[in-house]
Amino acid sequence: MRTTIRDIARATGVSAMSVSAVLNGSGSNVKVSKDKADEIRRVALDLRYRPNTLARSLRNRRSHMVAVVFQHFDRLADQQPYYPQLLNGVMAALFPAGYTLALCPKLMQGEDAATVSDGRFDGVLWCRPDLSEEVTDSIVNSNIPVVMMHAPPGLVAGVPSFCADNTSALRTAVRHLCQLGHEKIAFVIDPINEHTVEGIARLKAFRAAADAAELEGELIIWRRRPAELAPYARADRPHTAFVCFSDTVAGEVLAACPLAGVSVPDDISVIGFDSSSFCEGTRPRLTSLNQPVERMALAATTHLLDLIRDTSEGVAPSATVSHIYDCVLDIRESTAAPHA
Amino acid sequence: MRTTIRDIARATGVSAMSVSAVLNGSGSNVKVSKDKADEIRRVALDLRYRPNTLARSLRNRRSHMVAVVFQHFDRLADQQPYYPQLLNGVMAALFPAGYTLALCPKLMQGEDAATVSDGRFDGVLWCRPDLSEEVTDSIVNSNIPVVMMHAPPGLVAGVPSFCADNTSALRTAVRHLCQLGHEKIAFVIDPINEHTVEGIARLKAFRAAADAAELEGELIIWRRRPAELAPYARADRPHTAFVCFSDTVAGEVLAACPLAGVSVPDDISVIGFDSSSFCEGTRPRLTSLNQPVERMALAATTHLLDLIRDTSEGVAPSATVSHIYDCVLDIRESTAAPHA
DNA sequence: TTGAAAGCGTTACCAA
DNA sequence: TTGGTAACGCTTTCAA
Repeated sequence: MRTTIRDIARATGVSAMSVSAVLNGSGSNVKVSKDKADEIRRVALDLRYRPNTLARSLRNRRSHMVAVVFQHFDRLADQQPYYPQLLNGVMAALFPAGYTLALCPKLMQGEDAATVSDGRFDGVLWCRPDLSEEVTDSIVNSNIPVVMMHAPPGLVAGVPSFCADNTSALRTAVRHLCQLGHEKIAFVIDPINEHTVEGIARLKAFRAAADAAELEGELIIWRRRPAELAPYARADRPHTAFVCFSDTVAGEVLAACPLAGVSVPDDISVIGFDSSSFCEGTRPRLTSLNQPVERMALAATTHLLDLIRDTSEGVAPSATVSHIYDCVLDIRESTAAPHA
Repeated sequence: MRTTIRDIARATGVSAMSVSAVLNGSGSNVKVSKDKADEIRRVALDLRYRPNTLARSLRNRRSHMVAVVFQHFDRLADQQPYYPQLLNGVMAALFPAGYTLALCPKLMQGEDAATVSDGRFDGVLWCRPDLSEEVTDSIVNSNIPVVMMHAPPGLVAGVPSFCADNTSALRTAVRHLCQLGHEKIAFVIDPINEHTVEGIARLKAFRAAADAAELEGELIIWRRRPAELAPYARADRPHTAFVCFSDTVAGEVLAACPLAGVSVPDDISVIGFDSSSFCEGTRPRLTSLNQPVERMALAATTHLLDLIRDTSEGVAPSATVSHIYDCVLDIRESTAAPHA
């Protein structure tokens, strides 16, 4: 059987609360004499007493746990620096504060977003871009602070979001291609991200940027079939440049090109999104929009901890403020002037 | 205020336990009439009732949480597939079983390994190779199942370990170099891993393998100073091949070589450990010992869940069994016959 | 079929 | 300086 605070109380002939005050007591106004205190500590050590964090959390209404929720939990693909970067930022904020990071399957896979308020978490960092009506509902009605990443600011009322400035990012990318002399460009996205808020936002931003540059912006849904790239090997190719939703998509396209007889950047130019270290390892090295994922995650998590502290101290919640991050274009070798 | 089971009881005019039986009841032998049950469910929905998982865990002595502990939590370097692979394996076992994964700073950074038995976790997967006396003590005396990765089997009594067969792995590496004609070889390790059980085990295995091949096996502590590599550019270089503790160390060496005027594999051959996808991205591509990290993590975590189930069902713990994984050598471009 | 009561292990409040 | 009592929200046992 586990040793409890009462076992120690019995063994030392004092009350449970004296034990609590000595062993775990923080701001308790209870004073225990030095002698008794030492005796209590000695017995606790003897009996290998360990405070039960669960009981304490229940009592204090503070679990010191934060859940992080992202999509595709089932595959932190080792070629995708996104997740390690995200987790690095999160841990850098959480750990010094003594907070434990939780990855909960009910939140990651299911649709059961109401789990956010099941009492286990002091706060939640929501990084899933596939926001359904039901999910936003659960988040708005949760009884704990929630901070989002990647969601367009204001999408969920009262919930701060930390996200990239997609509009300016895609304008930068399109402008770069325009300056190189491209006229036929396309936005490439996978079937899953196509329906996420982030996917929709970037496509919209791409179209706006293409319009502004007076180019026709097409949409390509990338289904991982190299054959789809075959037309780009010919001289009358439908587009001469791809702006991809992510480095991952860009990487897949890059890998498929040789199979379809397409050469980058001679036949087509390719731009990724994230500018992760992955871009240095591809051949050719991938030009990409630099989204500072780690910095964003660190800031978002820090903000979440602030909100948690505020609510526990009864501080009135200040106005919801979102943070939008600029993305510069890291130009590498996958973009060049189009062939005549 | 949160809605509790009692609020619903009051609103529907039944007792708390009927509500519990209807909403969360699993194997309860309590029967509630259809009418009341429907009424209870309706009110629960109305009041946005969410069962408090913390309270339930405390009562049931089951938290459905497993902690994973590894070193260097503070840097899941994005060029190191080890952590993503590990986490993939862990999640693949945990999530279908409805288990939440926890990363706890007290376990990851500190020396406070007694935290394993603080009641929050049903089990712990211990992947930190820096095992002190105190840590093994806390693990042996914990009141929950613990499974280790990377620890030599039998090191901690009663705790199963899932680890690579370092002896045979390093024999394979040394044999490969021997066949290429190398005579002067060294084991390269960083100052941190030098003192971990895994570091010690691999060095020992390297020495044994070198002895068996009648080569002199040296030790090099890699402090990330390219200057240290300068001697290897000359004809009278002290060694002609490095076997590295990890892909990470090998990658750093590979990156430093050009700075010291050393060419791989012309001047020296380099072998890594893990054979992660990282090896495909280096120039030259890195020859490496393939440790199936993800498979190991999946198996270890599955075993941990089995142990948890056993203890909850009062099944007598069967004999502790460890699993040792073979590592094949993936030969790429960083090894070749030594220059005359 | 239903309810009352007793915990799980902790801490806060009030009285001594 | 101390101890008793009552929660936190849930589930299980026993009795009606």
